[in-house]
Amino acid sequence: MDGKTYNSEEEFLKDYDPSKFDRLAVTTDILIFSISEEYEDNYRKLSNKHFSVLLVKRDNYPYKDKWCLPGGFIKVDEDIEDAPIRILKNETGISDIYLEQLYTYGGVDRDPRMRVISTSYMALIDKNRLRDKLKDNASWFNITKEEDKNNIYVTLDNGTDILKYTIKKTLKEKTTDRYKFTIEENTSLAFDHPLVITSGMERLKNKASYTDVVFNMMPKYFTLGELQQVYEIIRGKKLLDPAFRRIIKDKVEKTDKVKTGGGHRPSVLFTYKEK
Amino acid sequence: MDGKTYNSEEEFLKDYDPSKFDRLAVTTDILIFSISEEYEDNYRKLSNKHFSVLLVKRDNYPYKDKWCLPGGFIKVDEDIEDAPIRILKNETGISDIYLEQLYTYGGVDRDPRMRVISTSYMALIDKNRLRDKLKDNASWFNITKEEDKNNIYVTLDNGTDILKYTIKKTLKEKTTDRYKFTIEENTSLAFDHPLVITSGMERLKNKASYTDVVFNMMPKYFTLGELQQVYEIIRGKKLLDPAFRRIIKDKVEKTDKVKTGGGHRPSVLFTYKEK
DNA sequence: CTAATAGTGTCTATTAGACAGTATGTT
DNA sequence: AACATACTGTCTAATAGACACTATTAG
Repeated sequence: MDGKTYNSEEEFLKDYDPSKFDRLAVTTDILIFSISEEYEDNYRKLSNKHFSVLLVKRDNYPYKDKWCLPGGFIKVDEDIEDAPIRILKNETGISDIYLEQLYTYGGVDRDPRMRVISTSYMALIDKNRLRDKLKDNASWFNITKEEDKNNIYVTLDNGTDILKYTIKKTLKEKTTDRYKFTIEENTSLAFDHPLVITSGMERLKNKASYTDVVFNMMPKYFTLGELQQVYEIIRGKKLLDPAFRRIIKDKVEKTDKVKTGGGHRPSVLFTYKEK
Repeated sequence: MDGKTYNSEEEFLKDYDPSKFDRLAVTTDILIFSISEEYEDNYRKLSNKHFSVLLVKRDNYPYKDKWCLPGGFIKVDEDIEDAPIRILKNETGISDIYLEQLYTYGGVDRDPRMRVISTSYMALIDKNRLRDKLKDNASWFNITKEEDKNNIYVTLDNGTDILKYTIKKTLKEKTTDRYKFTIEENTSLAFDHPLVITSGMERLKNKASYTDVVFNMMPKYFTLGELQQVYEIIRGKKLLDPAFRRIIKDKVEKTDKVKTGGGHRPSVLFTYKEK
C-alpha cells in the first residue's frame, strides 16, 4: 500500500482512507417463483398449473414501462442477505419465505445509469399465502419455456401482457456442461433480467431433482396428484405415477383429510414430512 | 424517484445523479485449489496426495501477517468475471484455468476498513502447470478436514505454518439441507476466509459427484489409480476399484503410454475424453 | 354408466456395492 | 519371492422405468 508502516491495526485504521478504492452501486434482484392455477371448464379435470414469476412494471427511466424483477439497492449498513428479505416483505407482505442466493452479475454495461453489481436471489412461495396483497405495479406472469440445442425461448404471460425473449446457449466449460447464456432477443424485459430468470429456472429444475425445494411452493395440505403436477412443471417432464410415489413416500405424511368434489375418486391429503 | 418527469431515456440519463445511491467497495476472493503430492519413503507405494489451497500472506493491516485468499478490488470499468481472471494471471502466471463463481458475501463487518461486498470464485488447476512460478508471499497449504454433527475442523499446513479453524454448522433450511456456517474458532486466517474455503470445499465435493470437474486438477496423462486417489480426496471417502472404473470408463481414453518404475505392475496412462 | 383421476402390484432394466481373484513390475 | 498396485469377473442389492390393473366419485 502506501509507504508508511504501522505498528498496530488500530493505528492503521485511524489513518485509513477508504476513498482510494473504487466503489460500485450494489443491488439485488429477486426471482419470486410460484405456481398459479387455471381452472378448467370440464368439472372433472384437475386445474391446470403453471410456473410463474412476479414482475413489477418500471415507472421511470431507465426502461420506463418495461417489466423487471423486484429489487433494490443494498444499503451501506445492511447485510447483503437482509436486502432481499426487506424487499420481499415490502413486495408480498410476508417474511418467512424460502430464499436462496443465485448469482452475482456485474457486466460493465448492465445499467445505463451507472456501474452496478447485482446479486440475484430466488424466492419460492405458495401463492395462497398472499391473496390480494400484491402492490398494483406488480403482477404474476406464467412462464412457458421451449428449448432446442442452441436456444431457450421463453414466454411470460400475465393475461394482459405477453413478454417474449430468447436466450442463446453456448458451451462455456466442458467438464461441467456449463453454458454461457446471452440475450438473443428481448422486447419487454428490463436490464439483463432475462438471464436472471432463465438461470434461476435452471437452478430450480436441478434442485428439484435432488432436494425437497418444491415443497416450498406447496400449500400445507396437498394431494399427491397436485404435488406430482408441480414436480412435472418444474422438472419439465411427465413422471410415472408409481415411480413418483415411491420417491416421494418418505417425504410426505398422510393425513385423515381427503379432497373430494372432483368428479372422480377422492384424493388423500398429505403434508410435508421433514427428515 | 424525484418529482420531475422525463420524455425519453436520454433526457433522463442526462439529468441523472448517480451519487444519490450508496456505493460499496466490491472485491473478489479466489479459492485456488489443487492437488499436492508427498512422496513416500517406500519405493513401492504411490505418492500421498493432498487437497491444497493457495494462500497469500498479508503484508499490511488489517490482518497484517495473517494468511488470506488471493483477491482484489473490482475496478469500475471491469466486468466482475474479469477480475478473478486478472488476479489468477497475476498470481499464477497462467490464464486458462477452470473458474466458477461461488457466493457473494456481504456482512456489514466483514472488513474493519470499510463496508465491502465480496464475490468468491473457485479455481481448479493442475499444479504441474506452474512449477516455480509462485510469488514469494504465496504458498500452498494442504487441507485436512474432520467433521462431526455440529462442526467442521480444518487444518491448513504448508510445511512451515499450521493454521487451524473450526466452523459451526447450523441447519438453515430444512427442504434443501442447507447449513449456515459460522466461524467458531480461527487463529490465523484473515477476514471471513474460513467460511469461503469451507463452502468452496463443499461445493467442489458435490460437483465432483455429478460432473467431471475433477479433471481440471489432473495432468494431461494420468493413471486410473491416480484419478481415483483424487476423487477419493475430494469426495472424502474410499471408492471401490471396479465401481470407480465402471463410472469413469466413458470419460477417459486409453493411451499407448504406461507408467512404470513403481515396484509393481505398470499402469496404463489415460487422458480425459470429452463427451 | 362414464370420464377422469387415485392408487397399487409386479416385472424388467439399469446402476451401485461388494468381494475375490488374476496380473505384473521392482527390489 | 514378496510387496504393492493394476485390473477384471461376477454375484447381489438397490433403484428406476414401464405397464397393467383396480378403486372411486360427480354428474
